Amino acid sequence: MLDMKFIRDHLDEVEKRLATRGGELSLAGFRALDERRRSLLTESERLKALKNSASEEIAKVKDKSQVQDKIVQMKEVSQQIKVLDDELKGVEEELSCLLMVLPNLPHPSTPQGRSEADNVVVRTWGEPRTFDFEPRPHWEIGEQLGILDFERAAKITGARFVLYKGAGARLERALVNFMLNLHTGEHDYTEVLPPFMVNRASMTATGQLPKFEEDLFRIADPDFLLIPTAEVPVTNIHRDEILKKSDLPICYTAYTPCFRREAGSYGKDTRGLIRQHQFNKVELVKFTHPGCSDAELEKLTSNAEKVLQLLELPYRVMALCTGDIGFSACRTYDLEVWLPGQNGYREISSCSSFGDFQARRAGIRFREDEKSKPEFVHTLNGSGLAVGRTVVAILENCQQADGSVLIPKALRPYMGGLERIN
RNA sequence: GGAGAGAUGGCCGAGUGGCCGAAGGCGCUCGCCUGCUAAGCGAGUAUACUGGGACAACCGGUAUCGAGGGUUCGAAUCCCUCUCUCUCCGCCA
Repeated sequence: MLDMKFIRDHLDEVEKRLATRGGELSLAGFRALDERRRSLLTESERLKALKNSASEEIAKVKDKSQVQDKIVQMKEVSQQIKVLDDELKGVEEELSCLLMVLPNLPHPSTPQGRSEADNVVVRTWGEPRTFDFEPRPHWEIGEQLGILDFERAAKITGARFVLYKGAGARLERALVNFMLNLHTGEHDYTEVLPPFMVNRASMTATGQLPKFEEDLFRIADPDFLLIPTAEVPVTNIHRDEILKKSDLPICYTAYTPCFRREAGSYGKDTRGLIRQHQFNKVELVKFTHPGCSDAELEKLTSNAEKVLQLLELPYRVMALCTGDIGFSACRTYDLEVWLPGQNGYREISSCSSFGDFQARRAGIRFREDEKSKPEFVHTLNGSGLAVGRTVVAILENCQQADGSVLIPKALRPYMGGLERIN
């Protein structure tokens, strides 16, 4: 959520900066609504002050019959207040609806652009391997090795689900452990294991609601939603809290499954593990001082990169452009891993800074000094990494001519010493 | 699922219609005192919105005692609904 006062004072600038994201967007109506709100508020509060002072006088008088006309008068005032407050409530609801669907302002460092095609390569790491045979896509490798079973998963549940078996299941689990150990052991994150379903307040705080409900799976009876990323429960750990400045930055890492409807992606990535309704992810989340978020984003990104480096998987880092960053983000680096089966780079991690956008929605604050007013922290998060896609990368990059897959050295201790899946 | 109890400021805890943004204690901050430490003394210690002011200090108003509604001139206090927590029983990984 953007700061209402900031919008009020910089209406044109806000409109212009939001326009760089593309799409239709108008702040017409905001100003009128905002002014209406304040005039209603002023009048309502004036009457409340009147009522309060009159009530005080009435309280002092023993014989209420002496103040009977005042009581009658105040009854009338109460009615007026009620009318004003009803309208005010409506106006505030409209205003808040408007505010809640407004995306974050892009960071000045975010490259201008309209789409994915305008993203900027920041750096690349590793050399894509050259094959002396035609590299196969991971689903072929996985099915042939008997470690991925899409057909049975479709029977059990439906399309876009997978059943891991044997070394495949072990590989997934090994990756989770490997990543968590790395981030807790080397990168100083605190491990958390949050709920996998959350309430609406949590989804709203991080920005999934109200705008993107169609992307989420919902539980019918208690009105809970399945998390599309650990970002949601983990960021909400500190919702409505004032954090100690000396505790910042607070860094959490969490393994969770993620659930996504993938509405509107029919026909995209229909085969394989790339786009599933349920996938595992190890997430990195930070709460930082506003002055540190830029540096912390670099650090967080490098923490995610470290996973790929240790697994010896070639990748590149992309700076997403204004047209491609997410709703809540002000800047984002995507990590794209090389996939021989697709002969291209594919997103395996997305590392974003949200500035104070989520913190304002979630009410996460800190105090600069003992006496100063609370300010919003900055929140950041990134995948470290998407586990299913990491399996894809390993299967495709480490495949051998005979159909077997060499397990990256760093992972072997987590695989009970297994060197090769065949 | 059944029966009961409860939700007050950073924490504990008082408060059953007005003088309560809220006693008291703890904690914390600043100052004083004490030749270390401990104790003691004094002052301060919520947030949001809003008006004024230099969108500074500061001054004023309003709201907030789990959430929402109601009764009343007036609600932390009375009524209704909801949420959450706890205890006991049942069930269960």
